[in-house]
Amino acid sequence: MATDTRGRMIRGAARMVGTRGASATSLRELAREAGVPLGSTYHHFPGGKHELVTEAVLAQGMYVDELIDRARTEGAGAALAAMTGEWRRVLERSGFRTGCAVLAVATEDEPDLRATANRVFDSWRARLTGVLVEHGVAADRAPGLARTVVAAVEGAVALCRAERSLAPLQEVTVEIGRLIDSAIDHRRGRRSG
Amino acid sequence: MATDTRGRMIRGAARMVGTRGASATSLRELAREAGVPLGSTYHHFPGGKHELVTEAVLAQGMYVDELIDRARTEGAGAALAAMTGEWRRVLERSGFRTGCAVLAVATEDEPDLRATANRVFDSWRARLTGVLVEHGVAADRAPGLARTVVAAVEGAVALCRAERSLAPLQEVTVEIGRLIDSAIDHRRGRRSG
DNA sequence: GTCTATACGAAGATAGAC
DNA sequence: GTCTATCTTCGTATAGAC
Repeated sequence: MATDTRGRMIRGAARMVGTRGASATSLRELAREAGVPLGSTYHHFPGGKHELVTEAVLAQGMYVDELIDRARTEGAGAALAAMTGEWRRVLERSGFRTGCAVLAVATEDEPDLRATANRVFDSWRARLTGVLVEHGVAADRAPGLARTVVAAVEGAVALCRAERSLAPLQEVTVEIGRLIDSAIDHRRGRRSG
Repeated sequence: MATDTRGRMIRGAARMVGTRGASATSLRELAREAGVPLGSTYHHFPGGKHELVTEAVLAQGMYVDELIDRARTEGAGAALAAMTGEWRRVLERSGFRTGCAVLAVATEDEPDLRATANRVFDSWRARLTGVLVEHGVAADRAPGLARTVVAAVEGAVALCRAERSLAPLQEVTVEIGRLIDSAIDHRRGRRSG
């Protein structure tokens, strides 16, 4: 089915872009991996590679959005764990070769893809901000703290790939968890005292 | 002079790799920017593009190493500020187009370059660990906290590029600064109580 | 709609003239 | 030692047969 082919290509592109970056990923390889002839990719994605990579970045964004939403009621720590747990799975399954496709396009120099990455990061940040506020972080601190969470997690995934170890992600989870806890405690302290 | 040409090419490569990533940066462009004919680059760098990019990543690593060393006695916050201040300058001067060449090669899939990025990250982490311990962070916590600093700063630079704003770096500086302070306070609290 | 064949440009690398 | 010209491979994209 055409729709299935499209989805397969998008998922494959998210993985390959997260592994090699967008510019180092060829449409030929993407097509071959999905079992689609090169020429047919332009039927499914008239905009070519640009359109496919954009869809892949947005798909990765929406997937993490959903993970955050599902952990929302459990607490701020659960939202953090949802993100780090997902990246842990991706890293382990790929032997530390695959990371985040959003970070990959954010570190290249393609204006449209950069803007797409920005929308995804901002979506994560907005969701995390909501979770933090719901669980007691001051409204004026939550956006900055949420952005710090996104930055630290993305950086940790890159460090895990560099050293082929989960240690950075685990340590960042612990330290950023402490930071979130202290932001909540600080507010509670204010309320009660 | 040959040595000067080599240095010019390395500095140019660090900037271009930090802007576009290693795979999207061509040796032709690197040569043209340094005013060197393509064929001559193989005289200065017999290992070709691979050697030039490796040198560029190591140069960026050593430069930040020195920034950390110089801020060492001033305190842990000064070491953090030295890193974030440098990235702020790079981002501003390039109109948010240029980031960290080390992160760029860490997010691609070239085993040798990945290993080089790992050595650089680990050098930063080791130096930061020393600074943290010197200023009162517990020895068993400092390495993980130092890695969190590296991850958060690298992630923040990527976020700044994505949203074309210094806000992520500024907010990360504030929040990670708080985390470092609390790690120091916690130790002092233990000592005195 | 699906796929083969190909156009056209740019990449890394090298040979060899000067 | 420096640089021009070129080899080979691979990239995106498309034309057009089925």
